[in-house]
Amino acid sequence: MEYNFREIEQKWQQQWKDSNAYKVSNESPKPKYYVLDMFPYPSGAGLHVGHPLGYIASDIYSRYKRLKGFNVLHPMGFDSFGLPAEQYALETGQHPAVTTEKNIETFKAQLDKIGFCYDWSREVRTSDPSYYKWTQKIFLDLFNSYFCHIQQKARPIADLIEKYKTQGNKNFTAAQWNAYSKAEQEAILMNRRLAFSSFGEVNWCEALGTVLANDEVVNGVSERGGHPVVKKKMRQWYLRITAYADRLLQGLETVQFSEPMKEMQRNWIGRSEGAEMQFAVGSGQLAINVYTTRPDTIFGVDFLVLAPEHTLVNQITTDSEKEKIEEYLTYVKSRSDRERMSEVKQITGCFTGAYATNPFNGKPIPVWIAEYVLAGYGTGAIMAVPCGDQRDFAFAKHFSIPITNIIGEHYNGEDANPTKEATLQNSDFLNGMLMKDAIAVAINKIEELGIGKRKVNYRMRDAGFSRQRYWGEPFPIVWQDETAIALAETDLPLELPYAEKYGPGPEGEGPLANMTDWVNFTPNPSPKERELQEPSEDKSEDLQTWGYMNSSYEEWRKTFEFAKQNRKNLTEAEDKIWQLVRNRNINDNKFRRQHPIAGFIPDFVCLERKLIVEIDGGYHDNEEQIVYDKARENWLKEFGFDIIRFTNEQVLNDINYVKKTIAERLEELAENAKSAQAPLPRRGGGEVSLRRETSTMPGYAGSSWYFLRYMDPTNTETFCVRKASDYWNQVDVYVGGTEHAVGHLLYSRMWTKVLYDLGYIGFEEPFKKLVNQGMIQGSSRFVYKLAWNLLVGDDVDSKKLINIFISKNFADKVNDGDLEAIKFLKEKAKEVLVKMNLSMDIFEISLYKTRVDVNFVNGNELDINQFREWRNNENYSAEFIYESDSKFLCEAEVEKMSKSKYNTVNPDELCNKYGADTFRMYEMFLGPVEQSKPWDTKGIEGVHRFLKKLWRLFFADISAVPSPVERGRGEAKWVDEKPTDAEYKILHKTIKKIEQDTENFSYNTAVAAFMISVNELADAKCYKKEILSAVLILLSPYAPHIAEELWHALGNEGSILDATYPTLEEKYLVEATKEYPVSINGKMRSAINLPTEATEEEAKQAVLSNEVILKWLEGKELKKFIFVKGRMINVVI
RNA sequence: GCCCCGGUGGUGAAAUUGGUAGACACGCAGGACUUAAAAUCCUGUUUACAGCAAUGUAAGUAACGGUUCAACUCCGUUCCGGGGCACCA
Repeated sequence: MEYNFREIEQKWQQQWKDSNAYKVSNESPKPKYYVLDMFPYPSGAGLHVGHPLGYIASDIYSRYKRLKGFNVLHPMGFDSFGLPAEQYALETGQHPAVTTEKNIETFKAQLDKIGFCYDWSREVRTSDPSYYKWTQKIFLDLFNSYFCHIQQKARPIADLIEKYKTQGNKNFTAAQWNAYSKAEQEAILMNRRLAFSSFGEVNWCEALGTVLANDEVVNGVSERGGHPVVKKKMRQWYLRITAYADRLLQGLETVQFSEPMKEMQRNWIGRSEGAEMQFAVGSGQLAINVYTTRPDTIFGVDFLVLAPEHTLVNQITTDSEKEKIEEYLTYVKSRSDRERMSEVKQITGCFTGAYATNPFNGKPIPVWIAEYVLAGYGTGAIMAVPCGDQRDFAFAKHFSIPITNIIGEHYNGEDANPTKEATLQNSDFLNGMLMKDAIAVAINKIEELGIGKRKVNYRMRDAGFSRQRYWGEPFPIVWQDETAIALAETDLPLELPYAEKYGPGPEGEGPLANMTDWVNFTPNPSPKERELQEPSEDKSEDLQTWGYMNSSYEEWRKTFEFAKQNRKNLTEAEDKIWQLVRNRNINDNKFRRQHPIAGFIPDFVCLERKLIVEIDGGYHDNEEQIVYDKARENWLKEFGFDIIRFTNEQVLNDINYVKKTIAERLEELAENAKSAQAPLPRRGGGEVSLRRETSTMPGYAGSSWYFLRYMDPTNTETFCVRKASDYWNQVDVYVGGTEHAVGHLLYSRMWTKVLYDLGYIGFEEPFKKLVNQGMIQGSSRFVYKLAWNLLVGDDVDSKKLINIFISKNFADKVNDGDLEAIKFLKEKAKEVLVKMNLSMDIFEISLYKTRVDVNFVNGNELDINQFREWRNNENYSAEFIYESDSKFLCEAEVEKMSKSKYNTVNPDELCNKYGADTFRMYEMFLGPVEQSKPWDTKGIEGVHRFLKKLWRLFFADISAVPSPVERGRGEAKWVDEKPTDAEYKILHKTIKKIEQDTENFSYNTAVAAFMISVNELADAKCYKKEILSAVLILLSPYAPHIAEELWHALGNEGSILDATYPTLEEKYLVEATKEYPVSINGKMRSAINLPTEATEEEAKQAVLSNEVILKWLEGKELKKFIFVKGRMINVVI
């Protein structure tokens, strides 16, 4: 029997699928374990070998934990909103929803091929309305919350409003607050909301009419097209992540992230302590507020620098400098933040003509602007101390600004010295103090003088949360002039409207702005909006305002609350009716669902025909409900509404009857004069102009909370029921790349903290442990093609490629100017010339480097035949110049893996060729999970050989059996005998190593351990069932298919997925002796065998009687004898 | 520029975290089986020098310097590669 991996893998994948082997329950007596991968963006290029690296690692861990007796949650989903799909839509006109769906199908098929143990019933897709409904809902929670500085947590904004109403705050009294207009109040509240709107700068490209990402801007122009890009202020949404800065820092102490990862987050948050202080400018009406972490250097301030965007720039610039400043501002506008910070060689800046005054010694200080000061950090203004700060120093030198030395000999005039250890000089009251001690003294003085205060500052800025794009979550926000109004939760999901065109909207708005029907929206007067509007004393106005209400506000409120309490989520029957009537399905009559009328919320209503359709759920049997229903019916009838009631059973059993009834009644009503149209909800453009928010949420919105949705993926009442999140709790192991170190990980940590504060979940950190997988880079291959310049008459023709390819080493010679090689190629080229019947001469030959598909290359050797056939036989008739050993070699370079570089390797092909088990183990064998490395397929044979060798422990190798008769029988090799101690030792050594390595995610060494183990078992000719079964269990997380197959071949019951992990028994591993390496002066010279329990004295005696050592000791004196028990011996002479 | 990571044979890498540098593989070379190929198995494989050989000596973990009985591992400086730097995901 042969190792037929294709058959085996297909069989078990099907079987696992059919038996729901990977389905996980939220209820189990076992302890829980949550293993999560960072979900992929389903790109059009499909899965490449880089994706599975982390997935395989987490899959192995999940399977391992399952064997160890845990109830393991291991889900997968798709981060399916994003720019590439939109870009693709722009180019091809295909709707992102369509391409995304297609890509996801491809991804899933590819993932399944590798045999992952995902519970697909829990799949999430961020672009699915049933998912982003909850992203929007959480956004509303953020919008409706503020950060309470006293409790250091998020609280409902209603609490703050209540406080303002009754107590006011330090800026206004309660009476003042209450007198503010709605818009004024909202503007104030906006300063506290966790999701808030404000103006911010974006990269604006006029020519493309769109906003660009930083990496789409290169040297001040757009990457595509090279059009100029400038900064533009736009209304943007933000998340107030800075409010959580301290808690995000503290939280790092409670999680198991790698130290560098924590360091990166700390640096990103960039907490610093210092002081903010004012420098009066000119005659003293204006003051520049600077932030500094080094107030001790205040007497070394030689100039101030403002960010070019600083609001004071215009006001302080003197007339004589106006022109230069304007010029400089134009220049800066074209520069990205990154460029501004990175180019250190190029020092730019401009003097404003203004002078500020040093508040301590009255010294006038010139005020400059320069691009190296960023508006977004601190106050956007710095005090420059050239003797202590390198950038200030370079600036001072460049513009010949005199430098004050306050640190004496610590400053050498050549470089700045940022020390805190120097003793201050030229520093008035700080003279003689150590700088680090002077910091506090200076701050105290600043506060005492009232010119500033102690201040904690963060480098981190509030997170920009809007994108001028189409393919993202729409904001559940409408604008009434400058006031943002949140939609009601009942209006969610606010679905992304279908787009025909994806181009940018006017004024840099997103594509949604082009959909005027959608943008100028009809306010379904939601209860939420009603709540926002205070009722007036004048009841007649109420009538107008509320449209359908003729009772008092209080009465409306009461009935509304009751209705709200009784409102249920869509039942099956309701859904059936909704599908029946929606979209003007019945004779073009528009129905609305749960549209409030006079405080009541009927199930379905057609306002144009004044027809209400109700379903009687079980709760209608309730006595109180019956009374309520009656009252409601009477009331609504008074308004001229007609009501049809169906029972649940009617709807579920006879939908045709329901349809017929509704259709008939509608027809009757159409003829009936009395059923004049009910007032429709107000439209925009009238008295109240409402406009939807047209930007969408960024990619990280959906990914900030997806780990919660997996716990309770189909819940329609809430994003994740508390019971589920309490059970699964934190993600125990989160696997993903370092490229998300600061973005995604910080955002999801913040969201988790907010949800915790608001009481939705019971834990504050989403990820208990983080494992970083390295990046698999592409290893691109290049070939050299010959090119010539011909002489046409006396002129040199332009360079043309000819169909001759040159192997790498030969090409290197040519490039190094090897005359022989060049001559050889010239001859070759002449032959071609002759063949082409050209009478011209060759002026010059050269080599042209071009990409080849890495899949045609084994190591560096090109498969000529595949290459010839590539791209429609493009190189079919090409000639090849080989190496001396008749191989054709390619040049290699490491780059990012990408389709356009022809360096992607598709896992499907490898799975087809070698099987998923081989592929899984090979990816792990490649190196440590967390290490980045270029992909290389060439070692995969070795792993495949290992699995075949494993197979031969179970079945005889038929190729070794000469006669067909013998092949037919006796293939199985295993025996049911008691293993020897030596065999147990092999097993338990393996158990120990595999368990350790699996726990530590050291999978490359685990694979090596399996190889060693199988080699040893083969050498020992051990075919004992007991040993083999245990090895299979150990192996099953790594190579599940072959393990399951052989597990059953051995006759074991049940799936190996649920087998019991073998227990390590140390007794088999005990050694009687240990071979100690003996070094002399740290260099290994010999080895001696000692009993494991040997003491230092015994060791010394043994060493001193060792021949080799004695030879080394000859004539020398033993200075020291070092004995590390169980490790080594070192003799110092 | 700033923050983080990495650099070990021809190649991917290993090294119990300061204790025998190169496990396990790939590749290569030689051999066995075979008419042959594939498959499989065996032997060798850091470099230099010496030796028929077992082996020995020296050097060696990007470069230089330091700490230590002992450094791939810790510290300092430099070089090179990768990731991130807020609208790629």
